[in-house]
Amino acid sequence: MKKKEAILKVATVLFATKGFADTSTQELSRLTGAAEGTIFYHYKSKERLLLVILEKTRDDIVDQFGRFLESRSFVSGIEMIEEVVSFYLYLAGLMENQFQLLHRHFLYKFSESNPEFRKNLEAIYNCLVDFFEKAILTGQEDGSIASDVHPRKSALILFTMVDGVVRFKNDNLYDAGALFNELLKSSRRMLQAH
Amino acid sequence: MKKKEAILKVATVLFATKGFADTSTQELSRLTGAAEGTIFYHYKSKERLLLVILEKTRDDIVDQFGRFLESRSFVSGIEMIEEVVSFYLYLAGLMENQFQLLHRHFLYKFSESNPEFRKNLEAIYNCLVDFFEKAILTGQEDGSIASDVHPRKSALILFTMVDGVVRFKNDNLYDAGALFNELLKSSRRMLQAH
DNA sequence: GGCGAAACTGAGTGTGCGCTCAGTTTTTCT
DNA sequence: AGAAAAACTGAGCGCACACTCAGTTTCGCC
Repeated sequence: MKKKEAILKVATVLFATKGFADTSTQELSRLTGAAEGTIFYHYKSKERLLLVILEKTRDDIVDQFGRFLESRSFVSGIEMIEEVVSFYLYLAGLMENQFQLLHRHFLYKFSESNPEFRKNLEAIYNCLVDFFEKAILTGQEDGSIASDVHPRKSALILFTMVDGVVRFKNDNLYDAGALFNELLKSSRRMLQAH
Repeated sequence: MKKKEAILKVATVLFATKGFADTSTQELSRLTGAAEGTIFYHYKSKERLLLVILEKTRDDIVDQFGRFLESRSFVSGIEMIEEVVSFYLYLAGLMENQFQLLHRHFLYKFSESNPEFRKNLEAIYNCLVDFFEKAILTGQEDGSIASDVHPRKSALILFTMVDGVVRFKNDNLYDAGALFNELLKSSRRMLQAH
């Protein structure tokens, strides 16, 4: 079971950083010490290998966010927003390669023809956006978030804002740390009741 | 001069939608009616073709935003924010393929080894973020935007928020039109002075 | 019309790719 | 220990790729 895991691990990094088409099974073989045949013995094709990586990514993210929500209790909706945003950034650092992978266009190309890809991507995005929405709804109940905010749409916008900062970091365009405080302030201002 | 243009046009669409590695010069030849040799006669290599496309994209974006700013006058900074956001979404629709291209990771891969790519990408992002920043600074002068907002950092966050909505549309994840009003409301709330 | 330059052609070349398969080693279980 | 199953190997296959080049057509100008 050693080679199988090694292939998964190395492929995650390479697919995320170099891309799918630009990563050859030959390179994968060289870096893992497994023969090329071994890759195709465990995962039937390069595309199926990518699918298994995506499935694992979904499991990891759903699991991590689930445990985060269980372990915490929040004093108000607006505080919960801050904590969810912070946790998102923390997780994007912890699982850097997997978050990078989610930003790669080839996943969306495959999901056009392969419903397995789409299913997993939808599960991930629904999970993430749901947490933002849950926080907004909580805040609207306790009065800390403005009632004229559309919960789902604002959750999507908030999500894309936070995810954009992760992108800045991963693409080496801007230091995410330097934007952290301003991001929390912006989230708060965007949603807060007066 | 007919084939040269056709190659550029078709390559822009294919690189943006299918990706760089997944677009072959053979396919490019078939769709343009030009022989494969013609592609390499006009553009020395596939990579140089991509660079020329990026340069044209930079020119187009800088030109369009420049003319937008000249033709308009704004009653306040916060109004300017709304108009710049709206124009960004409008332009992303008008130049859909070029904006899609800017979201592709291979551009950032090339810019790691080829400074020409980086130069052009920086020019584009600086141009775009500068407009947001300019609007924020204007608003802070006329009092319509809160003074405790960091102009550059907030411009970056605003940019990534708007660009994220464009991504939703281009990746068919969510209808950008449905988010338009909420996006304007969010931008306003995020920056507005009280 | 003639001539040099620019545009264009497409068969050909070497290379690297994903993947197969017949065979070998390692593990598991009685 | 021995047999069956699982894991692993790597040479080899067919194919598609980016790119070349010697030759042909079209264009611009006097």
